[in-house]
Parts: sequence; C-alpha cells; structure tokens
Amino acid sequence: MSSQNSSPSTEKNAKAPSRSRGLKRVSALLDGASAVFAEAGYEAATMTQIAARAGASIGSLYQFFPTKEHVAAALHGRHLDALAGMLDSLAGEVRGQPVEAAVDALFARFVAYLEENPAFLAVGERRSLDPAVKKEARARLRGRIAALLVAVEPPIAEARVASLAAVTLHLIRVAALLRADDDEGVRAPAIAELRTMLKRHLAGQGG
Amino acid sequence: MSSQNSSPSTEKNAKAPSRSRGLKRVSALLDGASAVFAEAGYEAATMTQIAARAGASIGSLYQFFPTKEHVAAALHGRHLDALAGMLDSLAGEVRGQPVEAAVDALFARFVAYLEENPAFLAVGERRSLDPAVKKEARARLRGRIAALLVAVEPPIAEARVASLAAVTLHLIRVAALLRADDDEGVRAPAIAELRTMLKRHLAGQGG
DNA sequence: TACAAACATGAGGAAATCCTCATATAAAGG
DNA sequence: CCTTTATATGAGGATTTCCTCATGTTTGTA
Repeated sequence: MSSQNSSPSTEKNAKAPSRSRGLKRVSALLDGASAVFAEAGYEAATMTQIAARAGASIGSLYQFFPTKEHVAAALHGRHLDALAGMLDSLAGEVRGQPVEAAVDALFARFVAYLEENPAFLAVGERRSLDPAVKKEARARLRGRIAALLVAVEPPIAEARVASLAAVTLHLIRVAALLRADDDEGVRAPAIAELRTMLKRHLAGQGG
Repeated sequence: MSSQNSSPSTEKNAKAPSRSRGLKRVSALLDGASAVFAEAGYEAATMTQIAARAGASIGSLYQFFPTKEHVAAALHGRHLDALAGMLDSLAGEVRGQPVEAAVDALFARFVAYLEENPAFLAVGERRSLDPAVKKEARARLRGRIAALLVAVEPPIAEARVASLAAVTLHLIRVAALLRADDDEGVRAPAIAELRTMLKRHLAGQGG
C-alpha cells in the first residue's frame, strides 16, 4: 500500500506513466511541485508554476495529474514512503540501544527530514487535506515508531507500545509545526525541551 | 497601540468609519469574516462570502477594507485586543496565588478562547501573515504574561520573567496548534502534559 | 522500417475572484 | 428644509486560475 494508492476521492482520468520517459516526467513534476509548494504553500501554488518548474508544459502536467489535489496526494505519498523507509532503517540502527539514544536519533532524523523537505508539511498539514488520508498517514508512521520502540533495550512494554508511539509521533509533529515559522532564538530550545519531555515520558516504560 | 494601527504595509484608501452606522457595519463585517475564515481558512475565504455573511453588499465591504489582507489584519488586531484584556483581568484574579494555579487558569482561558474563536488561528498562523506583525503580536502577549507572572506568590524573579514568559507563550501556542485538527483521543492528554511541563518549568523560579 | 500507443504542447474556453465605479440613500449640521 | 458628507449597492471590468483539446512528436515493438 504505497503512494500510488493514496489518490483523491474523485477519481478522474489519472493515468499512470508506463514508458520510462513518463516515469522520469512524473518524478520531475513532483520535484517541481515540491519546490513550488514549499515556497508558496498549497493554496497559492498554481499548476502553471508547477509545470514550469518541472520544465514541462501545462498539458503534460494534466496528463498525469488531473487536479492539483492529485499532485499533492502523490507528493504526500512519496514523502510518506521516504519517511517510512527512514524509520525502518532507524529501527535497525537503534536495536539494543537505550531508549534515550533512540529518541535522540528519531528527533534528529525527523527534524532534519522536515527541514530538507518543507513541502511535506505544506501538503500534509493543510486544511484541505482529506481527514481520512491524514489519519491513515499518521497510523502508518505510528506503526513504524512502535516497531522502533520495541527494538530498544530494555524494550517498551508490549501493552503500552501503541499509546507511547502515538505520544511520540505527536511530539515530533509539534516540533515540526514549530519548525515552520518560529523565531530562530526560540525554536531550537523548544525542540530540545520537547525531546527531553519525550525521554522522560518513555523512561521506565520497559517491560 | 490597538487594532486600528495594525494595517498592512501597502496603505490604500482604508477609510475608518466615523458615524455610528459605520461602526456597526465594520463590526458586523468582522463578525462575518470571522465566521468565513474559521470555516474556510484565509486563502479559501472570498470577499463575497464575507460580505454576504455580514449581511452587507460587496461594495460596503470594500469601503472599509480595501483588501482581504486588511480584513484579516483588522480581525487579528481585534482578537489581540481581546486576548490582552483577558490576560489583564486574569493577572488581577491570580494575584497572590501560587504559580500552579495561575498556569491552570492561563491554560484554561487561552484554550477556551481559541476553541471559541478559531478564526484567530486562521488569520494569525497563516503563511501570508507579515512576519513583523506576527512578531509584534507575540511581543504584546509576552508582555501581558510577564505581568501575570510577577503577580503570583512567590513572584517570579525579575531577571527571569522575560524568558519564562516566552516559554509560557510558546507552550500555549503549541497547545493551540494541536487544538486545530487532532484526534480527540490525543489532544486532551497532550494539552494536560504541556500544562504539567510548564508548571514544572516555572516551579521554584521565585525571586 | 512501420505502426500504435504513450507522451508533449500551448492556445484558449470556462469559471472564479478581486476590486472599481457610477449612482442612490441615510444621517448630521446649519 | 437644504447641503454636505458618510455610507450602501451591485453590475461588470480586469485578472487569474483551472483545465480541455486538437494536433504534433517520441518511444517501444513487430
């Protein structure tokens, strides 16, 4: 269940690329969309801007993405895939380590990813995003975080993993939302505080 | 320095009402804008919707607010005035009380205000808001919170008040950002945790 | 090479939105 | 009552944006 399935509710003629040229073009279009969404936000971004930024014509854009919503959905799915992969590899790296080290690594990677990919917040936290999609996305990330929490030593108690994974994702999201537009002097200490808070919350939850 | 001074940078012919009828109309227009911004968000809200919601013609709206940005700025200022007044009266109520009680009251009032006035987040946290305005708004609220912190017993040390007021506002903003669109099951405990965190942070900071 | 299907292109239709303006009405002062 | 100024109104111009479509080009394949 990857990105190609997270399409908007109203399915128009969303054609998937089959030739290699089409695959490259779709990738370039998503790169262009990523840049434009990051700079202007979802609402202010225009299809013409996205096509131009990708070096494509407006017609090419509409060939693969019949709607701006489709573009955002595809980009969102692509980011979720990347984040899920990142969490998977992280789970391997922190296996057997104390939970504090895992939290540090988790925060560092997540915050870095969002710094480098501001478009993810632009499409993932916008008002117009379908709540069902939002919910599913969070569930997916929660699952990966839960896997990470049972890999540490001592592992988090099985019965508490789901709830603690939710709290963890929650705090990371908060840090991410602060990231967006805050005074430089406040942001870093705030993120550090949230990280500390999470450690305190997870410490002593071993099973 | 109240709301009438927080106008957008490009000053067009922003006429202020002088007669009582005009004052009422401006108030109604801001009420309409508040409803529309809360439901649709700033970007998706249209001037026609705002005028209709206020029971006014589109021409009347443009008579007082030459731009949608002007509407948002005026509404933002109005909310800031209300919040400042709320904090002032709260400072009186918690005078002489322990800091924990003050924090509880502060969170309760602030969260309640934002629940009842979702338009404030819609105009105050949007991308297109001028950073200078945002900064000034936060400075204003920080000042009121600082006044509140020196009113408790024992009072917060003078030298630390500014920094602690910043942390306080910060955590309240985090709680507010969670408020917007989160799963009901996670929101309330998260806010409670943030409140606890703030108490722990402020405890023992007396002068 | 020749054919079919995928892909590319940009002018322009349709619709939405911002905002203006000429005209009309209400209110305040003399 | 009459003048002046503030306020009210909504049709419509100007612009922007989404999206379509007819036509042309490239790619894979037999």
